Amino acid sequence: MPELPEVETVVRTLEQQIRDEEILKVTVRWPKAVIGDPDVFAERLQGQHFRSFGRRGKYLIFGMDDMTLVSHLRMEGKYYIQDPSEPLNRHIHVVFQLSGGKELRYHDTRKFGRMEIIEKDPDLSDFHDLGPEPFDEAYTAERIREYCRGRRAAIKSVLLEQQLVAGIGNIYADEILSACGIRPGRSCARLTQRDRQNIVDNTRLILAEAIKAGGTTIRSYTSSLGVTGMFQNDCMVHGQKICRRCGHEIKVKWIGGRSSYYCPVCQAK
DNA sequence: ACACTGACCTGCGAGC
DNA sequence: TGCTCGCAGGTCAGTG
Repeated sequence: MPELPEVETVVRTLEQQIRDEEILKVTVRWPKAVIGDPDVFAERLQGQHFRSFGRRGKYLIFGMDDMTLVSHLRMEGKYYIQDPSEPLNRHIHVVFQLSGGKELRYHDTRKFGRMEIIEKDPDLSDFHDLGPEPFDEAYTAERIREYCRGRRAAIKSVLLEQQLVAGIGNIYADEILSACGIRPGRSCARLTQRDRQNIVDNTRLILAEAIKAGGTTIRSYTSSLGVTGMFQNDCMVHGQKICRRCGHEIKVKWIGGRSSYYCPVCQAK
C-alpha cells in the first residue's frame, strides 16, 4: 500500500479520530507483527494515551505518554477504527482497546508490517538511516549528485532508496520520472544537473498533489476509516496502458526487482 | 562499496 | 471448475 502520501493520510485521519484516547488493553494476535516480546509490548502500552501523530518517511510515529510507538505498514498494513462488536477477521493482527469504546485494529493481509515501542521523543533525523524528507531543504540536486557519485544504478532504483530521500515508493518513483521525461532505466551517472533539479522539483510537486488527493488507491487499498485515496486518477504512467500525455503505449520494464512503467516517447532516454 | 537476489506472507487474476 | 504461475504500493539479509 503505502508511500509517503498514504502514510500522511493515515496520520491525519487517525489524529482526528483517536487523539488523547487511552489504551485500555492491547491484544497481539500474531506475535511477529510486533518487534520484541508481544506480552511486554501489550503490557507497556496499557494505560498510555495517543498524544501526538507524526510520520518519518513511511513510518508512522505515535507519541505516547512515556514512549513512542512506531509502525511501518509495508505493503498492505492498515488501521481501522471499529466497534468491538464488529467481527475480527483473520488479517487483524493487533487490537488496541480504546477508552472511547472503539478499537484501533491493525490489519495486514501479507503480514509484512511491523510495530515497535521505542524511547520517548527519539531523534528522527537519522532514524533507520533515512534521508531527508522530500520537503526538507536538504533534499537538493546537489544531494542527488553526491549520493550517486561512483554509482551506475538505474535512477529508478536509486529513488527507491530511502537513504537518498525518505518516502518515495514504486508508484511515485515512476510518476516523478515520467514528469521529468527520464527513463527509469537510465543510469544515475548519466543525469544532468538539470535532470537532478527536475527530479527534486517534481518529487515535491507530485507528493504534494498526492497528499492533497488523500493518497493513491490501487486494487483494494483504503486507509483507515475507509478513506479512499484518489491519486490513481492522476497517475500518468504507473498502472496505465496508454500515455496520458501523448497516447503512446506504456511500456513495463523490470528494474531493480520492481515493475516500472514509462512512456517510450515522453521519456526519450 | 555496490548491485543484485531471495525471504518475509497472502490473495487475486490469468491461463491452461 | 480447479490447478499453477506470476504479480502486488517495502525493507532487510545474504551473496559475489
